[in-house]
Amino acid sequence: MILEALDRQSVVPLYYQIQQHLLGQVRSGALKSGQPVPSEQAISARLGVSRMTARQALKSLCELGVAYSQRGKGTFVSAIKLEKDFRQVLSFSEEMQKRGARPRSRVLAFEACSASVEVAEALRISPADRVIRLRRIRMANSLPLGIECSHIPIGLCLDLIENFDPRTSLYRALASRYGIEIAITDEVAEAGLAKTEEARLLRIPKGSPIFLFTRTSYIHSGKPVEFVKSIYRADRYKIVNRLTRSRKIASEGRN
Amino acid sequence: MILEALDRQSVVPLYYQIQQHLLGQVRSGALKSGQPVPSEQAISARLGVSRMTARQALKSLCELGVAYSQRGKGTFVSAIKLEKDFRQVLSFSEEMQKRGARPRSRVLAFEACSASVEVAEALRISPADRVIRLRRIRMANSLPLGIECSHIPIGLCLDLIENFDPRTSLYRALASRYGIEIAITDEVAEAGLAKTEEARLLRIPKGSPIFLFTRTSYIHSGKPVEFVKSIYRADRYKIVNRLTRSRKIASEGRN
DNA sequence: ATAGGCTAGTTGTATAGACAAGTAGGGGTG
DNA sequence: CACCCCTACTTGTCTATACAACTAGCCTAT
Repeated sequence: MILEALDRQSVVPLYYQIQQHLLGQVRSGALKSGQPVPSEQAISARLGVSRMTARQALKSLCELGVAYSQRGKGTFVSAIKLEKDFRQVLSFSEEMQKRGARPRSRVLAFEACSASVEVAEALRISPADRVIRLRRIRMANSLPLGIECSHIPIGLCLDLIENFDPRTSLYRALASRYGIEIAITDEVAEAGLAKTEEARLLRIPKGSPIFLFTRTSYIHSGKPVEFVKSIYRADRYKIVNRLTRSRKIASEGRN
Repeated sequence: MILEALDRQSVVPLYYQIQQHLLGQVRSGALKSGQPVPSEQAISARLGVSRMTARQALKSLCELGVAYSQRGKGTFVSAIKLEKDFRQVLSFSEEMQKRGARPRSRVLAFEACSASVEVAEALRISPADRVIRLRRIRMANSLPLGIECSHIPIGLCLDLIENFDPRTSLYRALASRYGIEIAITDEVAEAGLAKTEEARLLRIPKGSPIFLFTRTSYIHSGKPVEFVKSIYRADRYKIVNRLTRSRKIASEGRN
């Protein structure tokens, strides 16, 4: 473990500097799977921080899934590859960029209309209220991947229709123009077959397998801000997910 | 907020008692969405614990997704319904019980065989190594839901074939007999069409939409212990998932 | 040889206090 | 009325310390 990694003048918290430093060692291979991470005491002594600060750094590493702690034994590097990217909400643009593909969209509809019952229920508004509806074909490297249809309560972004270029990133516009930061997305995925119109737009035979997604996105307080229904080609899309089996459910406090 | 909720003699940690108490208030409706949870100071003063202990209780609430904190403002009850059940690894038996259905299985194969390349790679063993293979039809209330095919390195459970009743819960047997506690599952889901044999076993027309799952499960240290390929009827199964958009990725330490 | 105890090292829980940084509201000044 | 400052309250970070609970290894006594 290299010393002198800390900048005590920085606005970056100490525990976070330590976490990033350890993360770098894991990524570079200096710390390999199964090996012990420096103990709380060791970090505390060598970097001149309190044990609680060292502890916070290790805990944040564990929350990333990079390490795991065992009482009485120590903290060890987890053997599992991916650190994150799971369960991260990513916009279509972000997801494609991460995979190295060139994202593009063809706009099918961009309009204000009244909410259907399904949309109103998900967004917790009245069916009389109006929403902005944006229907797009999503493409990666000019190949059609899916069809997405977003709905946003019009009250949240009154001038979106005038000022937003629907071929660009909706999430980015919501964040920068209206301060709407999406925190959580609930998603339901189903499997189905492409209908005639969908097949034509996606350039696949009718009856080809597809994913059907129904997503609702919330800001931090839990207020719903976006409802999306989409269809994706099954031959070009898969769902990757990580599930954890939590230990402490409702039993006693034993680890 | 009710006082005297703490048992200082108990083995249950104080912060956990406080967390459970607040969780109860949220569930009972005494604390509603958007309302502020008692502040760290308030808990500290009223229950006679230190601020750090109160803080730990609130933080654990936030990790459950039940609440969220805003610096300078307070901690508030999140408006989102489900607290957990997302991203929890559940065995088939557990999942069916939770939904109130009666789980049953029909065993198609239960044998020791050598690992295929795909299986060996996922379990990080040699293709020469032997694995236990268990192929079952999964049923809920006597209706076929899917076909699952599990593979477990034989070294982990040498006498499984002799001592395990393959109609019961595999996870339970692994935990109780061999101390194998699954901590993480990585899952890939694809959409496809039922082939002839699959359609016959699931009693659906050939070409019906299905989910294809590929799951690898790991124990705490990251060692893979189970590899499963399965097929589920799309008309009786959907994937529910919650994604979060993390704020602190690699930027500075600002919240 | 085995059982038991002792010790050093680890994480888990808890306390008390300090300062920083952000929010909200009141009150005074212009 | 509008603006600014000040204050009170909140969460975020950090320190220093203490004891409990658990692990692993060593050593001793049986």
